[in-house]
Amino acid sequence: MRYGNPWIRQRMIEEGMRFTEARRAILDILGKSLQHLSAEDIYFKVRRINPSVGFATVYRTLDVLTRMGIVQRFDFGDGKARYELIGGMGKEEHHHHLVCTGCRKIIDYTDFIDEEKELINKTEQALARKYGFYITNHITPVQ
Amino acid sequence: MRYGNPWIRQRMIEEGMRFTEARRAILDILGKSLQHLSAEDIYFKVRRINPSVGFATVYRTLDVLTRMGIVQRFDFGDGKARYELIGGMGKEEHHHHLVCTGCRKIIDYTDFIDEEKELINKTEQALARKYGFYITNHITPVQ
DNA sequence: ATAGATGCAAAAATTTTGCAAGGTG
DNA sequence: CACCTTGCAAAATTTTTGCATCTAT
Repeated sequence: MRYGNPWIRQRMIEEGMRFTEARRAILDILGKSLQHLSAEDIYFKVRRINPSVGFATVYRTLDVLTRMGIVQRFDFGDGKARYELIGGMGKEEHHHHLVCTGCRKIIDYTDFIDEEKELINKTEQALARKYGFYITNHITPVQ
Repeated sequence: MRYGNPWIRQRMIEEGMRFTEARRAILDILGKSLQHLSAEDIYFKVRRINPSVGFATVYRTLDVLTRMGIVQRFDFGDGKARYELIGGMGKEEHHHHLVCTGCRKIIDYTDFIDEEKELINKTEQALARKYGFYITNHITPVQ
């Protein structure tokens, strides 16, 4: 069940990028993960697949994927960023994070998600009109 | 209009802490600021008031104030944390941030805030019941 | 007087960058 | 084969820490 996602591969190639082994491995890892992984987490996981991959490649790949809108980067306030495949984790595409300030445990939740989506949509439209922003994403960690 | 806020001072003393010059100066700065300041921003501003204050004190003070629930820490995704006095800036207590991914400009907004507050309250109550979390804060930057 | 706070500089931790070498389309 | 990507190590950034000294209560 590798993430050799042909759609992502195609998009990268169309944009003049290369779908390398390192990138495929990182997408695999993100696709299979049930957690919100830090760059370090991903680095150690990739190394089990391909021990020659370096830290810089992990960061550069995450940056590329984030810019492409395939990966979402989060800051939960502990000094290191976490990454998550958008629409990944076999869950609903839209969810939030509940972060325990004591133990840093993170719970994804989707309670009242429909009501929220409706409100968010209304808000985003209003903001786009009012401030000229095109909304690409939003985050609501509770911390 | 210094922020020698007697209420905060009293709370600190009650909790066995000291309301030092550095802490008062940092509260002043946060209280007067219309922006979301980084530790570095605050450091340079404090230095204009009291040139002997060091970086470590700024970080330690922000940490204390954050733990006390007086200051809110944000990560907007550019690698450095920003700090904001809760209920400060002469604005409504509850607001959100619109962050431009291009230029990093931040706009505070409160559109649909009443509807949102209602939904948030309902959600928080449900989450608290369901997961046993006591909700202390939430953040919704659009990034 | 005394526990808490500070300043300084060093250390830690995370992320970025330069460049020669390698791999992909 | 051209050009994007990688690995490595060094550098840059932000934040934390140790410890002697200072200071608010």
